[in-house]
Amino acid sequence: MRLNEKTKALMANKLSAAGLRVTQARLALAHLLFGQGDRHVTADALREEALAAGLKISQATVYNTLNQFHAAGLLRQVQVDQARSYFDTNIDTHHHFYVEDEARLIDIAAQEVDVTRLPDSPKGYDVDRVEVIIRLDKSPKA
Amino acid sequence: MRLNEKTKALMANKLSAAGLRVTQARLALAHLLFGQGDRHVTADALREEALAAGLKISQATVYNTLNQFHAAGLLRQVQVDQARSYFDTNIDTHHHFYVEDEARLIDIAAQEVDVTRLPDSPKGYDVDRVEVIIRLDKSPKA
DNA sequence: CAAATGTATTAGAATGATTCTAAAGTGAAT
DNA sequence: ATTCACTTTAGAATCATTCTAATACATTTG
Repeated sequence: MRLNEKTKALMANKLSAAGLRVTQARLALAHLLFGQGDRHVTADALREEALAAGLKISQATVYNTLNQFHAAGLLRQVQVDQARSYFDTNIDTHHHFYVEDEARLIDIAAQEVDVTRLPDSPKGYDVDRVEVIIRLDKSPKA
Repeated sequence: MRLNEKTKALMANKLSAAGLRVTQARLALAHLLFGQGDRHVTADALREEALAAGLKISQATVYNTLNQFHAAGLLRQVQVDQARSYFDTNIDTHHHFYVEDEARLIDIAAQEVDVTRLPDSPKGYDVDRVEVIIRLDKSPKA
C-alpha cells in the first residue's frame, strides 16, 4: 500500500490529535477509513480491504483499532443489525437508511430529518444521542 | 407452571390467529411474554424466566419460538446493542429509550415523538419502518 | 544513537449469542 | 390407533468479537 506523503501527514495528525500513538497499522487503517469520504465498514470488510491493499494486518488489530478509533471519537458505531457492528466515518450528527436485504447503510444528513418533539428523559438520565433509522425494503416490481 | 384457563384460551387463540400450531412450549412462552403487559426480553432472560417458572424447555426452543413469534408478527425485534437481540411484545408503532449502562429498553409511545420531515427513500426502496432510539446516560451526580 | 520502557500487534484460544443437525416427541387428520 | 408433518431437543457448529501472553515497535532516556 502506498500512502502519499500528504495523506500520511494528515492521518498522523488526526491520530495525534485524538491522543493515539502513530503506528503503521493505525496509519494504514486510517488511510483506508478516512481517505475516501464517508464510509460504513464492518470489521471484516475492513480486514479484507486491508489485505487486498497488500497490508499485513491481523483481524485482532483491525478490531482493536476500530475500537480505539471509536473510543477516541474518530468513528461512530452503528447498531442496526444484530449480526455485526458498523463503523461510520461520519461523526457529525446524522441519521441512516438501512437496507436490510443488502446489509447496507446510507447516511441521512441531520437537516433532512426534523424531530420536533421528544419526551422528557426518565429522571436521573440524560440524552446521549437521538438516532433515527429508516429501514428500507426493495420496492415490489411494479 | 399454571396457566389459568382463560389466559390459556387467549394465548391459544393468539397463536392460531398467527398461523402457528398450538403447542405446550408456545403456549407457555406466550403466557410469559404476553401475560403481563409490554415487555422487552432477551432470549437468555426468557429462558431463565421459563426455568424459574418450572418449565422444562431448551434454549433452542426459546430461540425458535422467539423467531417464529417475530416472523408471525407477534413480536418486534429491537437492535440497540450489538451483543444481543431484544424482543418487544409491543408491536404497535412506537420508539425507545435505551439505557446503555443497564442494557435496558423503555418504550416511548408514538405520540410522544414528532418526526415531521423525512427524506425521500432512494429510488427502488420503500420505507419499512422508522425507528427513533434515544440513548441515555446516567446523569452526573449533581 | 543504543538501551530501556511502555504501548502495539499478533496468532491462536476463548467467549457468547445464535443457528444448525438429526433424532425423538407431539398435534392433527384420518 | 396410525400416519404424517411439524416441534422440540441436546449438543455440535458457526460467527463476530474479545482475550491472552508472547513478540515487535515507538518513544524516551542516558
